[in-house]
Amino acid sequence: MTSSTLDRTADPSESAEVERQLAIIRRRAVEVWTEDDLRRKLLRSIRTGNPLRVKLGMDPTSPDLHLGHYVPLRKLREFQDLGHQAVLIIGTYTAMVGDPSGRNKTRPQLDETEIERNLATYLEQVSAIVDASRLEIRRNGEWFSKMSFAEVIRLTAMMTVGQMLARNDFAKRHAEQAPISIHEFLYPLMQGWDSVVVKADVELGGTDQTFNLHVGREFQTQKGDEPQVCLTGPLIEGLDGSQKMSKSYGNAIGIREPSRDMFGKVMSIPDALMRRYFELLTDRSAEEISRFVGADSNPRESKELLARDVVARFHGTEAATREAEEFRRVFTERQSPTNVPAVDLSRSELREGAIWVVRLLVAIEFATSNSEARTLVRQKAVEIDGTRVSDEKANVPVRDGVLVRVGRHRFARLRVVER
RNA sequence: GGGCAAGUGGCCGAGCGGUCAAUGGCAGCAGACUGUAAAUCUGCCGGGUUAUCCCUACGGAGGUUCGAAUCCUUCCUUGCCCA
Repeated sequence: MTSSTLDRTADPSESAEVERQLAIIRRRAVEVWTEDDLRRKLLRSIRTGNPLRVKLGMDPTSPDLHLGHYVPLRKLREFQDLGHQAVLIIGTYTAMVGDPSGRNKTRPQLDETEIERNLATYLEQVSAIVDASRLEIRRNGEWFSKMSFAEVIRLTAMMTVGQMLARNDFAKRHAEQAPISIHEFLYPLMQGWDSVVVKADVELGGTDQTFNLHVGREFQTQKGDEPQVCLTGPLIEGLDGSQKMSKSYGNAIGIREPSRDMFGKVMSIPDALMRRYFELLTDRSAEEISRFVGADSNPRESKELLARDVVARFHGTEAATREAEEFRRVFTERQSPTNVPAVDLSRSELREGAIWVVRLLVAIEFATSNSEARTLVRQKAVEIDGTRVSDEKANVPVRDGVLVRVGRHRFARLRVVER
C-alpha cells in the first residue's frame, strides 16, 4: 500500500487524526524516517485500534537518569498519551558492550552485577516521566542470554564491515589508528535485533543513534517484517554548553538531584543554551521562548524562569519557588543559605573544640586531599560562619551548627557527632 | 608467525642520561570582574601537619650508571606493513 492510495481511501476524520498525531510526534524531533511510513502506520492504527509499538532503548550504565534521558522519555510519554504502546528496552546485554556512538574510544564494559544495581534505580526514575502502568519493559538479556553462538554468527552476517565503517565515529577512530574492538561492532547489531524481537513500529533515539536506529529498520526488512520508523530527537548539551549531556562528561543534571542543586545548575548554564533548554525541557510555546531569549530580554530573569520550570517539573512548583527565593537570597543578596545539608563530623576529630582547617575540609569531603584543602584556604575560598579563613595552619573552633562555605556554592552545616 | 612504529600526569602532547613532579594546550578548581552567563585577568592543578625535606610517578619487570621518563634486556598493550 502506498501513501497515495492511502490518501485516496482515507476518510477525512481519519486523516485529520493522523495529522493531529503527526504534529505532536514531529514536535521536538529532528528527523523522521520516513514520514510516509509513519503516516501509514498511524492510519492503520487508527483504523484497527491497534496501538503502535514504540521502542526506546536505554542502557543502565549509571544509576541515575539525567535531563539527557528526559528528552526521549518525554517523547515516549507523548506516544503513550496518543494511545500507543511504549516499549522500553533495558539494555542489560548491550550495556555489557557499551554504545560506541559518538565516542572516540572503547567504552568500559560493565559487569552484570553493576548493571543490575543500576537497573534498580533506573526504573523508578523512568516512572517519574512515563506512565509506568502502561509500559512494556523488556530486558534484552531476555533474548540475548539465550542466543546460541550459531545465532550470533547469523546475526553478524547481516551486516558488512563496510557498512559499519561508514559510521563517522568508527571511521574517525579508524583513520586515527585508534583501536576498535570487534565487540563494539556488535552493539548496533544488538540494538537492531531488539527491534526485530519486539516488533517495533517506531524507534526513538537521539541524533547520535541514527545509525543504530537504521540497523533495526534494515534488519526488519531483511526478516520480511514491516520496517520501523526511525525518529531522532535532539541531544541536549550539558552544563559546559558544548558536549552532549552525559554523566561521564561530568556535565549532567540528574533528574533526582536535590531541587537546590538542580536550580543552581540551570542558573549556571551558558546563556547560549537557554533557548535549547526551554525548548527541550519546558512546555513553553515558541512565542514565549523567543520573547525570553530575545534581544531585549533580561537573561538573568529568563534563566531564573527556566530554572523554575525545570525544578517545577521534577520537584513541583512549590520547590521551584522556594529555590528561586533561596537563590536570590544567597547569591544576589549574599546572605547565608537556609537548610544547608548537614555534614557529620566526629567529635574525636576535635582537639579542645577546634580542628585544623585543612583536616576539616577533607573530613567533610570538600577537598580530596590535604594539598587541595591547603590550596583552597590559600586561595581564600574558605569561610567558616561567614569569616574567611586564609591561614592554612589555622585551627578553627567548631561547634554544632557551624556553617562552612567553600568557593561560591559549596555549603555545609556541621553536625558534631559522637563516634 | 615476521618486520616497523608507539605507550608520559583527567585528556592531548613536549622532553630523549643529571638543572624533571616533568614545557605547552584543554578540562577542572579558586580569586577579581559579573547575572553561579560569556569574555578577560590572576593563582592552583601527584601526595605528605607545618617541609629550600621526604615519598610516589613517565605501560610492567629486571639491568647499565654516581645518577634514567630518557640507554639495554624482556614482557604486556596498540597501530601499520608482510605472511
